[in-house]
Amino acid sequence: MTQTSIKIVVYEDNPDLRESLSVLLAGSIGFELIGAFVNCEQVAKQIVELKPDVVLMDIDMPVANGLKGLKIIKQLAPQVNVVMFTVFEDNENIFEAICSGAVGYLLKRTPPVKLLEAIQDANNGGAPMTSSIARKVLQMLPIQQKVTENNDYKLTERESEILNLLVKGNSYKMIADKCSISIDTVRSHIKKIYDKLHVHSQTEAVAKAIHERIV
Amino acid sequence: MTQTSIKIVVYEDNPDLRESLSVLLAGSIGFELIGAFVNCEQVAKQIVELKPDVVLMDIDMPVANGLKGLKIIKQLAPQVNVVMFTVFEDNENIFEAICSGAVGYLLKRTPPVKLLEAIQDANNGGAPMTSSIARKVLQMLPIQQKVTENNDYKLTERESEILNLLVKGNSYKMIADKCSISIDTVRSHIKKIYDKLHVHSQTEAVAKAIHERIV
DNA sequence: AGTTTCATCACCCAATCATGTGATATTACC
DNA sequence: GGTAATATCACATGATTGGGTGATGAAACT
Repeated sequence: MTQTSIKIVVYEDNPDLRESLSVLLAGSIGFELIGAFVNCEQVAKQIVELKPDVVLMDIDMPVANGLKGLKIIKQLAPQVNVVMFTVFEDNENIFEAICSGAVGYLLKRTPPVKLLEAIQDANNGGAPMTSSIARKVLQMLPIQQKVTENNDYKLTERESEILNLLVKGNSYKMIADKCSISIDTVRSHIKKIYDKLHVHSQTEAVAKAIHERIV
Repeated sequence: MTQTSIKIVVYEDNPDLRESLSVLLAGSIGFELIGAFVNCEQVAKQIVELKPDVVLMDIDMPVANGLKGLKIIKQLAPQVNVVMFTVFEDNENIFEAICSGAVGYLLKRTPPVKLLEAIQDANNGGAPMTSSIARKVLQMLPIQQKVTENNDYKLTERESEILNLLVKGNSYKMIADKCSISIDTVRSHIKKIYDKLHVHSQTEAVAKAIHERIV
């Protein structure tokens, strides 16, 4: 593979850490640090001008933090691979970062070698993250819960079917048609569904169904 | 940490690889191979009897493959950490494995040291996977689209507020109370919300609201 | 000063929904 | 053979919702 260096921009408010990263990247073949900034205030301009391949982004920074910066980058230049780089491993930030399009999530205690590896991974279309963060990401997958914490409302097959149709926005009449049963039967089923879910309206049933992945 | 060895069961049809794994695990402190089988035919019985901490599971096996085995394990003993172990990196299998509750996904070309590390991670509540697989997992996250395919229905503040209350199962009357406005005003807002979301019922609005964002 | 947007309220009418009560047929299980 | 669970249908009644039409005041912008 004849490839030019990976162009990297760093956002990090701690001067020492910023310096360490500069030294590390400068001393490593295949990596080129093309910018290092204390916060994301100028992120739009910087990204457009510098056109990095990978951005290493601290989260906790004064004035303009990393999540804000991430979002701006993803709007302006979605092809840039942004790797979050932080001391904290809290669900909220991970979730928001992932949702906003970060490809990786590393902790600051990551050893230098792994850090370089991660940058390479990110540049090659991977999503570097620690296994503990990966686990948190898996838990965000709605399908996961569908299988594990399965619905214990003990809906019958028919009831599940009808609840599904409800969630998709069908009226009683439409459901009756699609199931080839009378509207009164639909009513009867829905009454039982409400009983089992402990709700008293379509809206509640639908919200509950979606949130608890019954559907 | 004074911890006993991690108890491992391996499912792998290739005798050579199975042997290599046995040797590797036997020679590593903190790991104990308590079973190795050619396929998942007897998985239920084996898991119940052996009570492993971690299962290393090949996918492609004759007779009873790893995905089937995974599902059985997750039903019988959901606390067991199953790491898939395969040559292929195709989306379909990854997706199914993750959805079925696998915590890790490793390729057979993983070096032994990393393999041991991954088993430890899995045992400690992590989700070991290569960064390329992590990327594929991220792409499964529906929330991803939340930002990319930005859904700006341009609801006003009041409309968002009311939609939120709707999603939580409030009736028009309850919303009127909570917002201290007349029920007719609530109707008026909701009519506008339906217009903007292109829906014609609470149910549809709620489903759309939950699936696409806002709430 | 004129226009647009927003939040508010009112009235009407038809459609839909929530709830109750009760009936019948099928299947499965003891 | 009896019981329980399920799926089916019917009738009734009152509440809620969806859609239409229109009005008023306040704020924002031109």
